[in-house]
Amino acid sequence: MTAISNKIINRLTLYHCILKYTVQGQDFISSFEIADLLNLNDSLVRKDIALCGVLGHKKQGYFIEDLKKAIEKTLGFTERKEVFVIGAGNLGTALVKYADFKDYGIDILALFDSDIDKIGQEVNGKRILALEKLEDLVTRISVKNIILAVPPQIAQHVADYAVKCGVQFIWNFTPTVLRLPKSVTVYYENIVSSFMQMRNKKEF
Amino acid sequence: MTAISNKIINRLTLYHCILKYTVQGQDFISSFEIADLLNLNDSLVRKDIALCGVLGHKKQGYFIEDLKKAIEKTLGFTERKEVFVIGAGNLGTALVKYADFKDYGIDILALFDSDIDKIGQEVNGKRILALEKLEDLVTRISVKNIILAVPPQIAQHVADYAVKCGVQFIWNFTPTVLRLPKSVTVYYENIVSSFMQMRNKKEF
DNA sequence: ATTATTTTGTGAAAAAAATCACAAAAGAGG
DNA sequence: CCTCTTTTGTGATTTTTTTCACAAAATAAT
Repeated sequence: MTAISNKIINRLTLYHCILKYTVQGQDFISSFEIADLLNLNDSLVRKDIALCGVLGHKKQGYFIEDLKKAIEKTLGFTERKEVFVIGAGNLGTALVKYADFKDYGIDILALFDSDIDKIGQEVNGKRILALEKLEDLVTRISVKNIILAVPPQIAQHVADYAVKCGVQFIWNFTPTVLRLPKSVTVYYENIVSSFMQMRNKKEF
Repeated sequence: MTAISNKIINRLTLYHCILKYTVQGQDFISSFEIADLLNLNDSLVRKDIALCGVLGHKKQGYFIEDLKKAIEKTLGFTERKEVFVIGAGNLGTALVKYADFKDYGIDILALFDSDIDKIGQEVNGKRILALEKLEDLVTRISVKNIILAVPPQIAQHVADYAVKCGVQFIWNFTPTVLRLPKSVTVYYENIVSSFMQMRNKKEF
């Protein structure tokens, strides 16, 4: 069985969005319909779906409920993953308020910030804690994943501190590349890059 | 000359982040250093850079200032692109407040919302306008690009309306796939998908 | 009941992307 | 000035991803 690459994960997530919102009211969906909505090749869609272990029905397509569940299982939507958000600015609070995260198993436990005025406040029911408390919490409740949403100028500094506290995974929403030990995994959420991709096509 | 694919754009944007923040204080950078920071193959980095028309210096690497400018030129950072944001909720306002956008040529002119309480307010100096005004503004100032940041349940409906108003490009931040005429280009900003990618590797 | 059509599932082929490998250039050190 | 080392730039190769093509199955229509 072929391993699931990032490209496939990305497409499966989009298929899931189609099943969840776009095709409400119908029971079956064909690979052609998915391919058409996303401008993909239909046999690529079938191969992606095959990876989820779902069999289609000739002349009808795939049963939507089954396919949806299979994608959720394949991608692990139901496994809960706990994270802290570092930085309670606009982006940090927007992420905490982003309702859909919990549908996908992303469980934000708390925010951290070093701004005295923000500490103690709540965002969407989650407490904003002092950054100095990070080490204690990482150790105590064993959450080693953070979303980094601080200003780019201090991103490296804060990341260094987080790693010192025991953080292992950083989902980096700042437009920076971090210099960290190889044992730490960083995922770059590059909003600007997708804008660049967008602009490069057609005459945006 | 090879065309610049999305993957290359993505990497070039990350190289730019390195040049902007990570390697402050040094004049030159080698392909090995960039590759090491991003866990890439060094000759891949050199090929990407070659696409920007920059020549390195044997035994020294690339002159950072030149490389930075060349990436900016290649990706078009300096071309200003005007967009409207539809949806003045958490995500919409966070995007409007996202200071770095303007460094990359993303110029948000206004927000639109249908919530009577929000209309007339300002976010980061940008007015929140009534959604009904979209058609008038699209026509009058000829901005055909929108960032869609509404709740997923109404995304299709709002997108249909935007297209009716003359919108041609949609940067879709909602976790939905839109059913729209082929003449309209939709870019999916799939935050959840990158989380899925992240989770799938290692034991996140 | 037969035929036409649709749609899956998947090997084979093509295209795209990444890695390998190495000559050539140029600075560093003696 | 000569040698050693580093680093570029790029063809050749490999790997990965996508597309093509089509048999097989199943429904719908007549």
